Amino acid sequence: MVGRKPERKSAPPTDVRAHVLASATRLFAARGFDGTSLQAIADEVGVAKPSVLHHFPSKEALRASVLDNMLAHWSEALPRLLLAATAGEGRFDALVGELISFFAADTDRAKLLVREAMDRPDEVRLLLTAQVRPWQTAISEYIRKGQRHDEHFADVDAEAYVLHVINLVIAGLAVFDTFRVLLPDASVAESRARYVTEIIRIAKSSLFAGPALSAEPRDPSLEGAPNRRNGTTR
Amino acid sequence: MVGRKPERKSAPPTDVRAHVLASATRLFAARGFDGTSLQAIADEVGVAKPSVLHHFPSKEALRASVLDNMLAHWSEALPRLLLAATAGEGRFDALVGELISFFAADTDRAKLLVREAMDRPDEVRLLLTAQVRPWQTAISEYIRKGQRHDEHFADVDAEAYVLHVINLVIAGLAVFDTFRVLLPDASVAESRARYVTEIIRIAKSSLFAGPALSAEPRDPSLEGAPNRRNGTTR
DNA sequence: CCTACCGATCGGTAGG
DNA sequence: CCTACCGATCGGTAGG
Repeated sequence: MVGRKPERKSAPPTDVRAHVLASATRLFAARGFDGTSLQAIADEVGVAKPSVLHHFPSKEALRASVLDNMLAHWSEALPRLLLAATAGEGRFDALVGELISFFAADTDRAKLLVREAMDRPDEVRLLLTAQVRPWQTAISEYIRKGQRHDEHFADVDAEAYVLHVINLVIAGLAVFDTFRVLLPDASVAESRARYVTEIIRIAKSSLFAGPALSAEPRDPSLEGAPNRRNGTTR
Repeated sequence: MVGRKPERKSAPPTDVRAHVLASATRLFAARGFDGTSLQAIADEVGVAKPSVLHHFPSKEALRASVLDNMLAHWSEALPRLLLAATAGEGRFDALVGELISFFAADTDRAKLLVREAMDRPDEVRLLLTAQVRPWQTAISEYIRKGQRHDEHFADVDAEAYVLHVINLVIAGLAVFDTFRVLLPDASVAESRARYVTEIIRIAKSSLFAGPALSAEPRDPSLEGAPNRRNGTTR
């Protein structure tokens, strides 16, 4: 009945498609797919609803594009991750660190993945099998090699371990905005630093056998790595 | 326009309120609050939509009741958990084991909590502060005591550690139905056993210092506990 | 990129 | 517990 206000946004009036994609990503992550109307997206971008459907044939297509877009960013980050995984000493730290960096850079990525896992299990199962399983297998074999050399705990279930580390990072960052009330530091950045540092510590100390970590530091050269031990006793 | 089929269900025709609550719990967990219509709930129960709204004044009230109902079950499980936490040797195993039991008994509980954390951060923040923070504080103090006796790693961030264990259990079980494709065991029960056993192992071995776990078992009496080490080398 | 509009479905109400 | 119905909003289309 009532006409919608044109309401120009601060962003350039061109590039509507990219703007729609960005708004949809934010809103799907925050409220979920079913909790987000095309009208809400159109309002944020500052266009009429049919304009959204000009760039994406349907709401379902928009959802697929949002996911594709995130996976494209992941492919972009892959080379850095591969490089980290092959570096000498701090391989493990660097690998987990890169994983965390990707999802910490934009927690919408983590939220979208967790929502998809719950809303569209079949779709995500296919995605996991195609995109994650090769990594899981490779890392698991690396872990078993370490187990034969007594570097890793003998009772680690390699495949399950990899899953739980992935879950720690992704689900952990997906709910961080909510859970951070239980880490009431001075700044959000500070509590997030604590949060991710502890993820890395848990992942590492539940894998590496050898001398107790608190007794003798394994390698002083790791101190400069993005994830340092700082013995928080609070 | 068209009339809805009455379509009796196998469950007794009385007890409609409980039936609505059960259906709503299942559907909210599986499809989310916004993805579930009152009509879908009514259809499952086998009543007309207004009958649902006779038992619950609004959809929002139904959501609150679903959450309340779950928290009531939690309160029911608390005594067993408290008992486990004060038992002698296997305290830690028993505590984490009870936490897992509660959410493994019905993964809808985990899914609902994860969905609420993402959909209603403010509400869940209040819930965390009131219901979880006291536990987090108590367990953190216990951990710091252990740290002073060199039983626990010195670099554990107690508060963050507790959060991550909670996240491992709850988010882990919330996405298990989807993630289990990456643990392709003979039966679902088998892969879930592997999955939760590894959660307990990660939680434990990232906390307890002392002799390497794979070297000398801490206490043979733990073997009978619901969570046993079985050195999965696959 | 817009206005104008479609049928379907949403949560909820009236009234019995 | 039902039928009948409400206004609002949903995703999507027509047509320019």
